[in-house]
Amino acid sequence: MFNTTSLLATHILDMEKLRKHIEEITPVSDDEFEYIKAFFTKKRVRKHQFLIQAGEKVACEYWIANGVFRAFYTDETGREHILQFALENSWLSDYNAFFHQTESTMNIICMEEAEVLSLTLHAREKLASDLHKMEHFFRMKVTSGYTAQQHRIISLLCRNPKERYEEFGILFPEIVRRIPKKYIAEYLGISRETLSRIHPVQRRGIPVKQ
Amino acid sequence: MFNTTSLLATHILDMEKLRKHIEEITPVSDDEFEYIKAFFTKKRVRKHQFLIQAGEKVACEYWIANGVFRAFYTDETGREHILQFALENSWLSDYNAFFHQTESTMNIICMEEAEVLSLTLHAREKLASDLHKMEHFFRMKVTSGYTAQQHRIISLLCRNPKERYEEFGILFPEIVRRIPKKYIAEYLGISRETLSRIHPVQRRGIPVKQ
DNA sequence: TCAAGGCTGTGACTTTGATCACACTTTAAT
DNA sequence: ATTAAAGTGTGATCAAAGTCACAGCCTTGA
Repeated sequence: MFNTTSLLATHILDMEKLRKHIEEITPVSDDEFEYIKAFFTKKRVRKHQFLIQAGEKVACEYWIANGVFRAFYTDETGREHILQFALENSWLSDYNAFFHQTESTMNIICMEEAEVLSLTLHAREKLASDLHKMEHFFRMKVTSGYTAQQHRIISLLCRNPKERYEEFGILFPEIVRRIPKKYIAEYLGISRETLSRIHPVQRRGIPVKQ
Repeated sequence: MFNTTSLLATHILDMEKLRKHIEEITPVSDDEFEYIKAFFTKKRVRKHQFLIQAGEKVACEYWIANGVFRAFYTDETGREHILQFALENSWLSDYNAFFHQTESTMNIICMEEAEVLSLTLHAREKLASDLHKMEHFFRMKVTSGYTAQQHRIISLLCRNPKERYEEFGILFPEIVRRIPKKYIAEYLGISRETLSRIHPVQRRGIPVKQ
């Protein structure tokens, strides 16, 4: 493994996947995509490895071809608070630090072996200014991030732990399946004990035993 | 008041202000601005008037030339939760409903007599697609909204009421001055009684009596 | 394959902030 | 100018969720 051939092969596959991802927003010609591709750099990340570490300059944002990450903030008392879980096809960085080219205040850690494509701020802004459609693409992406965060703020303001957990389960069933509950507690802003005491409403049929 | 001359006069002033606002992000030529202007419609809003009402279609977003608004969500139990205070030079709408052209889930109410410039979704997208620099402008705006919301999420996850209120006072002294505390409590996700029991740290010198 | 570490559940106790109640003050509207 | 409505402060009580402690289970990696 990790020989040139396989790396090249997955590289091509990832790039195709990125193209599909972009084309969910805007079509791109073959020539345009050849141009776009060149701005990205592939990176392989292993479990437990940091993608971004608090205190270090944030040079890139990342598009996840596959794998799982969590982005979290560590407060003064040492508690961790999760800002984002990122699965394949999502974008991720400490955007505040990235856009201002400053040191990260958050950590991003790989939770399942991953492949990502990285983009420097310079590359991103060049891409956006050279290709109007990429500017549009990035605008659409940040817009949906904005509305998703707004939703999360409403949830934090209006709902109790049980309601938040249930809503989370409906919105992100995949994450509930793949990620340890203690991290979900950190995302929802509740203690892992409280989350552990929330028991799902029993739906029709016999409980599933495996 | 409200005669043609004064309306026209303030209209011109507001448009000049909008131009300055846009030029904080990107320069625009006279011709370009003439083109941009035409997409906006001026609206005068009085205190207590709804700009957007839950359950109604959201046709526009608004740029505030002057005045103050609050955007809030009313939960099932009737409690109100504030999403945003908007002062002059800010943009505001129920963006989720606006982008999806659906009914609002939130209310936006005028708190101080205001003048706003409205933009339909169609106008906004046309502006963005006709002028690359306006696409850029909108991207920059939503990006800073995104990072601001991220900051608020961290604050809700990590900080207790006292810390949140103090941070709010540092970030938005203007709002603390102009807006009743009970609304600030609704923004911070705490009860007005708890907020009222938070007393500012006494800084050097004799307490100010007026 | 077995030891160590991470994850989860649950009981006992504590703390924080919500709620309720009421008085007082300021603001706005006629 | 006066009356109603909105906003604020504060005490008493309560409940929800946090914290601490510990036991049992899974993973995982040497």
